[in-house]
Amino acid sequence: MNRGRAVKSLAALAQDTRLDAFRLLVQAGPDGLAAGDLAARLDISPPALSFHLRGLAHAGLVRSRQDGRFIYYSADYDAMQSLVGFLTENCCGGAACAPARATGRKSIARRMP
Amino acid sequence: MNRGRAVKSLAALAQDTRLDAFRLLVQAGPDGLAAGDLAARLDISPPALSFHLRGLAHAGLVRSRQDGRFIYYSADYDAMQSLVGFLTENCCGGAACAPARATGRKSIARRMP
DNA sequence: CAGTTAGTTAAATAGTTGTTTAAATATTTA
DNA sequence: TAAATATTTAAACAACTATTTAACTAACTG
Repeated sequence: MNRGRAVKSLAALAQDTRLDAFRLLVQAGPDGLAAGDLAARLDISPPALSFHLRGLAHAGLVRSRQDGRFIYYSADYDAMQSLVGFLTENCCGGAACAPARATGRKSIARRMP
Repeated sequence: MNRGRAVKSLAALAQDTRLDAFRLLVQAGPDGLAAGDLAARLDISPPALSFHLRGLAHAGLVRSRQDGRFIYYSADYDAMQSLVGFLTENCCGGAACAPARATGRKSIARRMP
C-alpha cells in the first residue's frame, strides 16, 4: 500500500453511506450481498448505491460478480488489511498501534445464516 | 470510537496534504512541529496549512499549543489508535486484521527518546 | 415476444472542499 | 512604540461530491 492508494481508500471510507455499506459487506462474508439487498438495508435509492459502490470499487475495497440478473458485491479483506497496515506503519509512530484486544467484542461473527 | 467520529477522522486523513502533514507530525514525536516548520516541509502556503490543520484538529487527530509566537502542532496518538481499532473491529470481519508483523520494518520504533 | 426485475448510466443541481490573495491578530525585537 | 515575525481569518472562486429523476441495458419469466 502506497500513499496514493491509502488516500483513495480513506476517501472511499470517509462517508457515512459508504462506510455503512462496507461494514455490511464485511459482516456478510466472502459471498457478499446483492446490490438490491444492500440498497434495502441502507435504505437508499439504487442510483445512490451504485454511485457509492463505484467509489468503493474504484478504491479496490470491494469486488463485484454477476449472477444472473443480480450483482453481488463483497469486501476485499486483503485491501482493507493493507490499509490498516499502512496506517499502523505510517501513522502510529512506527510501533504497533492497536494490536491487542482484536478478538472482536461486538459483531460476533454471525455471518452466513 | 464511534461511526461518526470514524468518518470524520477518515475524511481528515483522506487528502494528500493532510495525510502528509499528519505523517510528519507522527514522525516528529510528542513535541510536534511549529506550523511554519510544517508549511516549509510541505511546501504549502501558511493559509493552506492553517486550513488543513484545522481539519485535522477538528477530527481530534492533532493538538496545538502556543509557545511564544509559534504554534506547535502534534499528533494525537491515542486518537489514531482508536481509529485503527475501529477499522480493525468493524471493517476487518471482526477478526484480527493485520496484527502480525507490526514491529515495523521501516521507521523502527523510535518513540520517546 | 411482451413484461418485469435488477442494476447502471446520464444529466441537473445543491452542497462541500481546496486554493488563493488580502487583511487581521498576536507576540517578539529593536 | 514601530517594525518584523508567525499564524489565523475572510472572501472569492474553481473543482469535486452526493443526491435526485429519468432514461437505459440486460436477464429472467410468462
